[in-house]
Amino acid sequence: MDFEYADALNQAIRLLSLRHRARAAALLAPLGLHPGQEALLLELDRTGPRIQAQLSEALGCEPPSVTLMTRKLEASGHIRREPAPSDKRASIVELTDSGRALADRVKQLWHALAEETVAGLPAQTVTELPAILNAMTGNVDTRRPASHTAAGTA
Amino acid sequence: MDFEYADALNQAIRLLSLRHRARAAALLAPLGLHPGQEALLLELDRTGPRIQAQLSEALGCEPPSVTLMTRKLEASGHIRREPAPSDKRASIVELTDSGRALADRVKQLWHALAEETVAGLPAQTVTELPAILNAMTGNVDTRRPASHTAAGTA
DNA sequence: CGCATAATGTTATGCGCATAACCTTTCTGT
DNA sequence: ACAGAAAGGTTATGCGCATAACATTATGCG
Repeated sequence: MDFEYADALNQAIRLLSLRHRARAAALLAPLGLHPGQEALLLELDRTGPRIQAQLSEALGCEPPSVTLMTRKLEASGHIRREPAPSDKRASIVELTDSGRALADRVKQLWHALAEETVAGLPAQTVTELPAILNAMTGNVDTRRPASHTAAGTA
Repeated sequence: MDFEYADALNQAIRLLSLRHRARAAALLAPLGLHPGQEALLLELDRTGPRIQAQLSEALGCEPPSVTLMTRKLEASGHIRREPAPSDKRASIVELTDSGRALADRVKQLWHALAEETVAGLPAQTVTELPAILNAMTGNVDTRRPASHTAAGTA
């Protein structure tokens, strides 16, 4: 691998991050959401009530980030936090009715965003994309250190 | 396309962004750099002195971000800013000797990061990856609205 | 020319995410 | 049973990135 390729790849990942996030921000803004918050809503919608540690794990961000996100979503009435009965340290986070309605709207936007993102790509590429991206994520994941099925050279 | 795929794709992009950036941060930290700054150094290394507007364009971030990045890299002695002779508004940014040396070290890290990222992926996938990622970036790019070769449905 | 408009850059402010330090509660090992 | 370690959560702080508002300089058109 030459440097030119390496640079192109890293740059491409960086730019995709910026643009995809910016596009998501534009789509979410009318709902009063900032990018990142949608992931929390979708996670709660998928799995039901979770404690913050589980959210931190699922969203792939650190506990302090979850604290702030939940606080803001609670302030806007989309989620509710109540103390866990069996563990006085933990707090259970769940969607409110407003939050559930919002999650539905987010799902539509998310669908549109995904289609927009892969527009014009070959069908097979589109099919394989999530696995490819997840493999790359696993390769550079410092939280779950190296748990890929097909380990490489480097 | 069903929602499950859309969610998987968006989530995969989001997670790859977080992890790739985190890994980059870990690699750059010993050099005293934060992620994002390396892009500026590499751009200057590639193309020579640029004014900030050009950097903003090349890095894909907004002018205020460039202002802060250049200020910090100037404070650490890696770049130099001098007024443009032909345009009193613009300031020309260029690498110092220290900056050039740092850029060389960044290049090595960048190479290692790219190899680490695509480890275990099929060779053909690796070859096509940059183009795929760039196509997706173009699809969601709100700055350069829709300039892809193979236009899609959406 | 002179004036409206565009371009360059800066400051102020806000959000997401990170780490570090801290408190409280739970678990574990002896 | 109790001390130490581990886990859950919060606060404080810092960086990258964004937008909005602004000052300065260039430019294009009458």
